[in-house]
Amino acid sequence: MPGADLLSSLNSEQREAVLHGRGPLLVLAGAGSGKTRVITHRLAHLVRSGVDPRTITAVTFTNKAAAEMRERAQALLGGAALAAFIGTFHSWCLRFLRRRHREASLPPRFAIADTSDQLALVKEAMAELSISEQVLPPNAVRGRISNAKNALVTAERFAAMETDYAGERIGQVYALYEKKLAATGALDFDDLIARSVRLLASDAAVLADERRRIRHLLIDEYQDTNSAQDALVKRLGEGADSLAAVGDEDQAIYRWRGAEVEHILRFEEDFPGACIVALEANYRSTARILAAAAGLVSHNRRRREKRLRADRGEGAAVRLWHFEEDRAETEAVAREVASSGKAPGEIAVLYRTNAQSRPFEEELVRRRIPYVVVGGMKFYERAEVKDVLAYLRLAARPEDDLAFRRVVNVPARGIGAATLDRIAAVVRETGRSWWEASADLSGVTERARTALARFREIVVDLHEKAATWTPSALLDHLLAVTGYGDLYAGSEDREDVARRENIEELLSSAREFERRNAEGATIGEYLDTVALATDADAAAASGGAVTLSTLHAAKGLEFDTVFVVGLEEGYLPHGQSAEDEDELEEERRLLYVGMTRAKDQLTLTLAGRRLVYGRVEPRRPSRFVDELPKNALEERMFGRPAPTIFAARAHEEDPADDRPLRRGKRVRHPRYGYGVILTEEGSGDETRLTVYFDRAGKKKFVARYADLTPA
DNA sequence: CTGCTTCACCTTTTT
DNA sequence: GGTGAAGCAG
Repeated sequence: MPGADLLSSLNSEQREAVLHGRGPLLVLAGAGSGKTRVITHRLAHLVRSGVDPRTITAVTFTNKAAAEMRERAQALLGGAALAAFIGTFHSWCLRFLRRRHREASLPPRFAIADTSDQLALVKEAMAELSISEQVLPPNAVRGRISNAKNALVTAERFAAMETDYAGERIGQVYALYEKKLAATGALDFDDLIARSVRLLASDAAVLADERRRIRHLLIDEYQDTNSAQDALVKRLGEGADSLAAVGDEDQAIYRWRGAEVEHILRFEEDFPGACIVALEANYRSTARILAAAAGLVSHNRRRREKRLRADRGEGAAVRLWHFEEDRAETEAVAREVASSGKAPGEIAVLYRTNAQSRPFEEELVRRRIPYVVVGGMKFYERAEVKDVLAYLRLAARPEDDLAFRRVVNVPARGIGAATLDRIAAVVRETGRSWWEASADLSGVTERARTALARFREIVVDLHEKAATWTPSALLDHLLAVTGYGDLYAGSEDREDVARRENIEELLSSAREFERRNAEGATIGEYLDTVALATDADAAAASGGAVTLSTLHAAKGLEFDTVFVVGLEEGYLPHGQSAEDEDELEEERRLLYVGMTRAKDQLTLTLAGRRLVYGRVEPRRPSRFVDELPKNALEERMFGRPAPTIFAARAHEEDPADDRPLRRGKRVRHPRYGYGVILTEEGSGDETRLTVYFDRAGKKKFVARYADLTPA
């Protein structure tokens, strides 16, 4: 049995957390303080002291974190670790709801709607309600609905709470969206959590049963829980022998997704008598990196005062590199990567937005340096992958409307808009699924009817085979019979080649799934895994490659050498987050997370000019640069320093600026009514203003011609 | 009905 | 710069 002595490798605080007995425990785990180590060792310790592993549930936020935890628990415990549940919030909820679909009044094989499915339904609902996409951007509406669900606010309550014009309309969309989602027999990501909470709250027998199953609960990244997840933890945790929550409010970076730091700050009140353990020894970064990061985050107000001790000596200064323009930044970073003498796998380039990866990718390709991009366009979001999976979903359940509509005419088989409108009308009248409505359709051409019949034959065939075939065999088969396999065949087009490769990749991922789950490799299980698998496991391949990642996706990783690039206003803080104090604190934490990924060498870079949306724009250094303690830094200018006009910091409001039409001011427009100025672009006669109107949404004007008056 | 074109709008971050 | 929606010729 591996890991004979579990405790000898731990410091005294870590040991206390691992040995904690009954009741609630909060572990405040600073960056690099051995958080995962504590969770996995605690899990191992519980099993060693006689706890049945099946009664242990460990929950994380990402698949990546869950996979790592499973791996490390296995290293300590061997196969016994596999009996414990180790997975994400969403995967726990999905299993729970599948098991309890009857009590939750859900169809037995309900589908999962991803973000793009949600968006499609929102657009559809808005069209039916005659709400213009100009006035309310569908994606923003989607976000509002998602936030509401994460706060356990139903459509009815939303309508009661939101009484302004936009809120009212969003409430209507929310209600219709819910109706549509229910009609297709699907749940969205947020429903997985919210419906689980609702079921546990309303059904005492189910709750009692779950509490019997879960004796010990471990929650990772507690600072990132949203209200629904927090409610779930409370429901389950209150009945358990022990509840261990691990987190660090300085690394809370998911506020925009409904997470609230309050949950961790309030833990002792919610769980009276909770034991609190602070892990303050940092084993990852050298002292100067840590000092720079700590100095930055100390500007935040909503946090617990804490002191991280560096365990690894002084180390090198944090480098701050100023460039005239982005090209120079990209080249310098790539050059440094090439000449550092470090293995590519020990190096990461981190940035705020996915779009920033491109120039670095190009430069690394040019220099033939291997790299992996974490996140970005996700494998399972690619159109061809979703198409093929939609066929698989139809095979499992032909009544899956979302899947039906996605592929009914892919590849094109003569079922066009007119025919689909006809089916939609029948669906609306009868309340049946698209599959049922398409069975005997009247009022369409003979051609369309034949095409539809042909499509239905395919689905019937797939459905028959779905009960007994393996996922990969059925995928293979459906590629042949649907004609999808030939869609991109024989083309030399780069896009088409990539599509073929992605489909190939999907097939091998299905085979891999079957290999790992020899027993339960059903189509349903495969679809569940895939529905929640959003990253394409870039980490696995990163052994010999430079990691390119967003700051968000870098959480939990560490590298010898880290570059955080684009330290400019607009990126850090992001333009959308510079107004609100809470959002600003989150941006600061985001940079903190990035900086604390570095073990030995940290380099921060910024440029005075940058290509944004294909236009060269002047950039100003991030306000966070000023907050870094100077004695931990080593600054360097490449080329001429930025002109002084750009050096003025964005956040210093100019007291001489008494113009009535500047950012943040309220204005009135004769046609659109009252609103607030969001952004100013250009200057003088060229100044363009973006105004958000209370009733009409976002509009852009040339200031000189717009009939705007201060309000 | 299909496939090609042009044209807005876009992107913060993810299960 | 890239993508999805809309418009138009076969």
